Amino acid sequence: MILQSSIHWTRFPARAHNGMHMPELPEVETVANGVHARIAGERIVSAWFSEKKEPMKSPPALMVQTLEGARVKQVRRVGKHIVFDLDRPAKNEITAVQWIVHLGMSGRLLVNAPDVELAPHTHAVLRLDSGREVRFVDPRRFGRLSIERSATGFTGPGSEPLTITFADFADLFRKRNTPIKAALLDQSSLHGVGNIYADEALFRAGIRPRRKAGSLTQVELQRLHKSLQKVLKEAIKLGGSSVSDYVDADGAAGFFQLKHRVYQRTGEPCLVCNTPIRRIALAGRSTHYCSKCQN
DNA sequence: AGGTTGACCTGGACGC
DNA sequence: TGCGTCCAGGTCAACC
Repeated sequence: MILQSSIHWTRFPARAHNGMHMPELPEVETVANGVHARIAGERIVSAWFSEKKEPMKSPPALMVQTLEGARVKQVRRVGKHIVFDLDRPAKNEITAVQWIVHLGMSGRLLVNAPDVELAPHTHAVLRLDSGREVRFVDPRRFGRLSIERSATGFTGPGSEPLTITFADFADLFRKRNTPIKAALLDQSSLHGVGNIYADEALFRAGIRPRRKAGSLTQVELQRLHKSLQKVLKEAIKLGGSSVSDYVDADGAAGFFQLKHRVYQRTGEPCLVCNTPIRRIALAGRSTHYCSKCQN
Protein backbone atom coordinates (compact mmCIF):
# COMPACT_ATOMS: atom_id res chain seq x y z
CA MET A 1 0.00 0.00 0.00
CA ILE A 2 1.30 3.42 -0.94
CA LEU A 3 1.16 6.02 1.82
CA GLN A 4 0.31 9.15 -0.12
CA SER A 5 0.66 11.65 2.68
CA SER A 6 3.64 10.18 4.43
CA ILE A 7 5.69 13.32 4.00
CA HIS A 8 3.27 15.26 6.18
CA TRP A 9 3.73 13.14 9.25
CA THR A 10 5.67 14.55 12.10
CA ARG A 11 8.91 12.71 12.45
CA PHE A 12 9.44 11.61 16.00
CA PRO A 13 12.91 12.34 17.29
CA ALA A 14 14.16 9.24 15.60
CA ARG A 15 16.71 8.29 18.23
CA ALA A 16 19.69 8.00 16.07
CA HIS A 17 20.12 4.48 16.46
CA ASN A 18 23.52 3.19 16.31
CA GLY A 19 22.72 0.18 14.24
CA MET A 20 26.19 -1.16 14.21
CA HIS A 21 25.66 -4.52 15.82
CA MET A 22 22.63 -6.66 15.55
CA PRO A 23 23.48 -9.99 16.96
CA GLU A 24 20.30 -11.90 16.28
CA LEU A 25 20.02 -14.86 13.96
CA PRO A 26 20.42 -12.99 10.64
CA GLU A 27 23.38 -10.98 11.88
CA VAL A 28 25.11 -13.95 13.45
CA GLU A 29 24.63 -15.89 10.22
CA THR A 30 26.11 -13.00 8.22
CA VAL A 31 29.15 -12.83 10.49
CA ALA A 32 29.66 -16.61 10.53
CA ASN A 33 29.45 -16.82 6.73
CA GLY A 34 31.82 -13.87 6.33
CA VAL A 35 34.42 -15.35 8.65
CA HIS A 36 34.07 -18.76 7.00
CA ALA A 37 34.66 -17.32 3.55
CA ARG A 38 37.84 -15.64 4.77
CA ILE A 39 39.52 -18.26 6.93
CA ALA A 40 38.16 -21.76 6.25
CA GLY A 41 41.05 -24.21 5.88
CA GLU A 42 43.58 -22.06 7.71
CA ARG A 43 45.59 -23.18 10.70
CA ILE A 44 45.65 -21.32 14.01
CA VAL A 45 49.26 -20.56 14.90
CA SER A 46 48.65 -18.96 18.29
CA ALA A 47 45.81 -17.81 20.50
CA TRP A 48 45.63 -14.99 23.07
CA PHE A 49 42.89 -14.08 25.55
CA SER A 50 42.45 -10.99 27.71
CA GLU A 51 42.44 -11.05 31.52
CA LYS A 52 38.77 -10.10 31.71
CA LYS A 53 36.84 -13.05 33.07
CA GLU A 54 33.34 -12.20 31.81
CA PRO A 55 33.53 -13.35 28.22
CA MET A 56 35.45 -16.53 29.10
CA LYS A 57 33.07 -19.41 29.60
CA SER A 58 35.88 -21.96 29.30
CA PRO A 59 39.27 -21.46 30.99
CA PRO A 60 41.54 -19.43 28.69
CA ALA A 61 44.30 -22.00 29.14
CA LEU A 62 42.03 -24.71 27.74
CA MET A 63 41.04 -22.51 24.80
CA VAL A 64 44.70 -21.75 24.00
CA GLN A 65 45.64 -25.42 24.23
CA THR A 66 42.73 -26.48 22.04
CA LEU A 67 43.05 -23.76 19.41
CA GLU A 68 46.80 -23.62 18.87
CA GLY A 69 47.75 -25.87 15.99
CA ALA A 70 44.14 -26.59 15.04
CA ARG A 71 42.85 -26.15 11.50
CA VAL A 72 39.53 -24.37 10.97
CA LYS A 73 37.34 -26.75 9.00
CA GLN A 74 34.24 -24.63 8.97
CA VAL A 75 32.63 -21.58 10.59
CA ARG A 76 28.85 -21.66 10.87
CA ARG A 77 25.86 -20.44 12.86
CA VAL A 78 23.86 -22.46 15.37
CA GLY A 79 21.13 -20.37 17.03
CA LYS A 80 22.91 -17.17 18.03
CA HIS A 81 26.22 -18.99 18.41
CA ILE A 82 29.12 -19.01 15.97
CA VAL A 83 30.71 -22.45 15.78
CA PHE A 84 34.29 -23.04 14.65
CA ASP A 85 34.66 -26.72 13.70
CA LEU A 86 38.28 -27.64 14.39
CA ASP A 87 40.63 -30.28 13.02
CA ARG A 88 43.40 -31.01 15.45
CA PRO A 89 46.85 -32.31 14.48
CA ALA A 90 46.97 -35.53 16.51
CA LYS A 91 43.33 -36.35 16.51
CA ASN A 92 42.98 -39.68 18.17
CA GLU A 93 39.68 -38.52 19.60
CA ILE A 94 36.18 -39.53 18.65
CA THR A 95 34.68 -36.31 19.92
CA ALA A 96 34.05 -33.19 17.90
CA VAL A 97 36.13 -30.22 19.05
CA GLN A 98 34.69 -26.75 18.53
CA TRP A 99 35.29 -23.15 19.55
CA ILE A 100 31.98 -21.45 20.32
CA VAL A 101 31.53 -17.68 20.11
CA HIS A 102 28.44 -15.85 21.34
CA LEU A 103 28.37 -12.13 20.51
CA GLY A 104 26.08 -11.07 23.38
CA MET A 105 24.84 -7.53 22.80
CA SER A 106 27.98 -5.80 21.59
CA GLY A 107 30.37 -8.50 20.41
CA ARG A 108 32.13 -8.33 17.05
CA LEU A 109 34.25 -10.88 15.25
CA LEU A 110 36.82 -9.38 12.91
CA VAL A 111 39.39 -10.74 10.46
CA ASN A 112 42.24 -8.25 10.37
CA ALA A 113 45.74 -7.91 8.99
CA PRO A 114 48.22 -8.01 11.89
CA ASP A 115 49.26 -4.38 11.41
CA VAL A 116 45.74 -3.09 12.03
CA GLU A 117 45.67 -1.58 15.51
CA LEU A 118 43.84 -3.61 18.16
CA ALA A 119 40.44 -2.13 18.92
CA PRO A 120 39.62 -1.24 22.52
CA HIS A 121 37.91 -4.13 24.34
CA THR A 122 39.63 -6.82 22.30
CA HIS A 123 39.33 -10.05 24.30
CA ALA A 124 40.63 -12.71 21.95
CA VAL A 125 43.11 -12.90 19.08
CA LEU A 126 43.75 -16.01 16.98
CA ARG A 127 46.75 -15.68 14.68
CA LEU A 128 46.39 -17.69 11.48
CA ASP A 129 49.11 -19.19 9.30
CA SER A 130 48.27 -16.62 6.61
CA GLY A 131 49.37 -13.97 9.13
CA ARG A 132 45.90 -12.54 9.53
CA GLU A 133 44.10 -12.52 12.86
CA VAL A 134 40.61 -13.39 14.04
CA ARG A 135 39.72 -10.89 16.77
CA PHE A 136 36.86 -10.87 19.24
CA VAL A 137 35.93 -7.36 20.44
CA ASP A 138 33.19 -6.81 23.02
CA PRO A 139 32.77 -3.59 25.07
CA ARG A 140 29.93 -4.79 27.26
CA ARG A 141 31.34 -8.27 27.76
CA PHE A 142 28.00 -10.03 27.54
CA GLY A 143 29.53 -12.26 24.87
CA ARG A 144 30.86 -15.75 25.68
CA LEU A 145 33.77 -17.83 24.40
CA SER A 146 34.01 -21.55 25.06
CA ILE A 147 35.29 -24.93 23.94
CA GLU A 148 32.80 -27.69 23.16
CA ARG A 149 33.83 -31.34 23.10
CA SER A 150 31.16 -33.93 22.62
CA ALA A 151 30.25 -36.84 20.44
CA THR A 152 27.45 -35.00 18.72
CA GLY A 153 28.98 -31.53 18.55
CA PHE A 154 27.28 -28.30 19.60
CA THR A 155 23.62 -28.31 18.64
CA GLY A 156 22.45 -25.26 20.60
CA PRO A 157 19.82 -24.90 23.30
CA GLY A 158 16.69 -25.17 21.13
CA SER A 159 15.27 -25.72 17.67
CA GLU A 160 16.27 -23.87 14.50
CA PRO A 161 13.59 -21.34 13.53
CA LEU A 162 14.44 -21.56 9.82
CA THR A 163 13.92 -25.29 9.47
CA ILE A 164 11.46 -26.27 12.20
CA THR A 165 8.28 -27.88 10.86
CA PHE A 166 4.93 -26.33 11.63
CA ALA A 167 3.92 -29.30 13.81
CA ASP A 168 7.02 -28.97 15.99
CA PHE A 169 6.68 -25.19 16.07
CA ALA A 170 3.07 -25.39 17.28
CA ASP A 171 4.05 -27.88 20.00
CA LEU A 172 6.49 -25.36 21.50
CA PHE A 173 3.66 -22.98 22.40
CA ARG A 174 0.67 -25.21 22.98
CA LYS A 175 0.61 -25.42 26.77
CA ARG A 176 2.51 -22.29 27.64
CA ASN A 177 1.08 -19.59 29.85
CA THR A 178 3.72 -16.94 29.09
CA PRO A 179 3.23 -14.09 26.58
CA ILE A 180 3.97 -15.21 23.03
CA LYS A 181 6.77 -12.66 22.76
CA ALA A 182 8.51 -14.10 25.84
CA ALA A 183 8.07 -17.59 24.37
CA LEU A 184 9.67 -16.49 21.10
CA LEU A 185 12.67 -15.11 23.00
CA ASP A 186 13.10 -18.33 25.00
CA GLN A 187 16.25 -19.81 23.47
CA SER A 188 15.64 -23.26 24.95
CA SER A 189 12.62 -23.76 22.73
CA LEU A 190 13.50 -21.76 19.62
CA HIS A 191 17.06 -20.40 19.37
CA GLY A 192 18.12 -17.39 17.33
CA VAL A 193 15.09 -15.13 17.64
CA GLY A 194 15.79 -11.84 19.46
CA ASN A 195 13.97 -8.64 20.27
CA ILE A 196 13.77 -7.19 16.76
CA TYR A 197 12.57 -10.28 14.95
CA ALA A 198 10.14 -11.28 17.69
CA ASP A 199 8.41 -7.90 17.31
CA GLU A 200 8.59 -7.95 13.52
CA ALA A 201 7.27 -11.51 13.19
CA LEU A 202 4.36 -10.81 15.57
CA PHE A 203 3.41 -7.70 13.61
CA ARG A 204 3.46 -9.57 10.32
CA ALA A 205 1.36 -12.34 11.87
CA GLY A 206 -1.13 -9.86 13.36
CA ILE A 207 -0.66 -11.14 16.92
CA ARG A 208 -0.29 -9.02 20.07
CA PRO A 209 2.94 -9.64 21.96
CA ARG A 210 1.10 -10.06 25.29
CA ARG A 211 -1.18 -12.86 24.09
CA LYS A 212 -0.62 -16.04 26.08
CA ALA A 213 1.30 -18.45 23.89
CA GLY A 214 -1.14 -21.25 24.67
CA SER A 215 -4.11 -19.17 23.53
CA LEU A 216 -3.01 -18.91 19.90
CA THR A 217 -5.27 -20.63 17.40
CA GLN A 218 -3.97 -23.04 14.80
CA VAL A 219 -4.40 -20.35 12.15
CA GLU A 220 -2.48 -17.80 14.20
CA LEU A 221 0.32 -20.29 14.82
CA GLN A 222 0.50 -20.93 11.08
CA ARG A 223 0.74 -17.23 10.37
CA LEU A 224 3.47 -16.85 13.00
CA HIS A 225 5.49 -19.79 11.73
CA LYS A 226 5.37 -18.41 8.21
CA SER A 227 6.03 -14.79 9.20
CA LEU A 228 8.98 -15.66 11.37
CA GLN A 229 10.70 -17.73 8.71
CA LYS A 230 9.97 -15.13 6.08
CA VAL A 231 11.31 -12.18 8.04
CA LEU A 232 14.46 -14.07 9.10
CA LYS A 233 15.18 -15.18 5.54
CA GLU A 234 14.59 -11.70 4.21
CA ALA A 235 16.97 -10.23 6.77
CA ILE A 236 19.65 -12.82 5.97
CA LYS A 237 19.34 -12.00 2.30
CA LEU A 238 19.76 -8.30 2.95
CA GLY A 239 22.65 -8.89 5.34
CA GLY A 240 24.19 -11.10 2.72
CA SER A 241 24.51 -8.20 0.31
CA SER A 242 27.01 -6.54 2.65
CA VAL A 243 28.90 -9.70 3.55
CA SER A 244 31.86 -8.75 1.41
CA ASP A 245 33.19 -6.22 3.89
CA TYR A 246 31.10 -6.70 6.96
CA VAL A 247 33.61 -8.38 9.22
CA ASP A 248 36.25 -5.84 8.32
CA ALA A 249 34.20 -2.73 8.41
CA ASP A 250 30.94 -3.43 10.23
CA GLY A 251 29.29 -2.19 7.06
CA ALA A 252 25.83 -3.42 8.01
CA ALA A 253 25.07 -0.24 9.96
CA GLY A 254 21.57 1.05 9.39
CA PHE A 255 20.66 -1.65 6.98
CA PHE A 256 17.95 -3.77 8.55
CA GLN A 257 16.07 -0.85 9.98
CA LEU A 258 14.85 -0.08 6.48
CA LYS A 259 12.64 -3.12 6.80
CA HIS A 260 11.45 -2.64 10.35
CA ARG A 261 7.71 -2.14 10.53
CA VAL A 262 7.37 -1.76 14.31
CA TYR A 263 10.73 -2.14 16.02
CA GLN A 264 11.89 1.27 17.32
CA ARG A 265 9.06 3.02 15.48
CA THR A 266 7.29 4.15 18.68
CA GLY A 267 4.76 6.90 17.92
CA GLU A 268 5.26 6.64 14.19
CA PRO A 269 2.28 5.62 12.04
CA CYS A 270 1.66 1.96 11.33
CA LEU A 271 2.64 1.32 7.72
CA VAL A 272 -0.66 -0.49 7.17
CA CYS A 273 -3.29 1.52 9.10
CA ASN A 274 -1.55 4.72 10.31
CA THR A 275 -2.24 4.02 14.00
CA PRO A 276 0.73 5.18 16.10
CA ILE A 277 2.98 2.28 17.04
CA ARG A 278 2.95 1.50 20.76
CA ARG A 279 5.87 0.63 22.95
CA ILE A 280 5.48 -1.43 26.11
CA ALA A 281 7.81 -3.33 28.41
CA LEU A 282 7.50 -7.08 28.23
CA ALA A 283 9.86 -9.73 29.52
CA GLY A 284 12.22 -6.92 30.46
CA ARG A 285 12.52 -5.80 26.84
CA SER A 286 11.02 -2.94 24.91
CA THR A 287 8.24 -4.25 22.73
CA HIS A 288 6.60 -2.55 19.76
CA TYR A 289 3.25 -3.28 18.16
CA CYS A 290 0.23 -1.85 16.35
CA SER A 291 -2.88 -1.92 18.54
CA LYS A 292 -5.16 -2.09 15.51
CA CYS A 293 -3.38 -4.60 13.29
CA GLN A 294 -2.38 -6.98 16.09
CA ASN A 295 -5.01 -8.79 18.14
C1' DA B 1 8.07 -26.39 37.50
C1' DG B 2 7.08 -22.48 34.83
C1' DG B 3 7.17 -17.71 34.77
C1' DT B 4 9.18 -13.18 36.04
C1' DT B 5 12.68 -9.85 37.52
C1' DG B 6 17.07 -7.88 38.28
C1' DA B 7 21.97 -8.14 37.56
C1' DC B 8 25.65 -8.19 34.58
C1' DC B 9 28.66 -4.24 31.53
C1' DT B 10 30.00 -0.08 28.57
C1' DG B 11 28.92 3.80 25.92
C1' DG B 12 26.02 6.89 23.18
C1' DA B 13 22.15 10.21 23.07
C1' DC B 14 19.73 13.48 25.34
C1' DG B 15 18.19 17.00 28.86
C1' DC B 16 19.35 20.42 32.08
C1' DT C 1 31.42 21.33 29.28
C1' DG C 2 29.69 18.35 32.42
C1' DC C 3 26.94 15.47 34.80
C1' DG C 4 22.86 12.59 35.50
C1' DT C 5 19.42 9.60 33.29
C1' DC C 6 17.82 6.42 30.06
C1' DC C 7 18.50 3.06 26.69
C1' DA C 8 20.65 -0.89 23.80
C1' DG C 9 20.53 -6.40 19.20
C1' DG C 10 21.24 -11.21 25.41
C1' DT C 11 21.46 -14.30 28.87
C1' DC C 12 21.22 -16.16 33.74
C1' DA C 13 20.62 -16.85 38.63
C1' DA C 14 17.42 -16.08 42.01
C1' DC C 15 13.18 -15.46 43.19
C1' DC C 16 7.65 -16.31 43.40
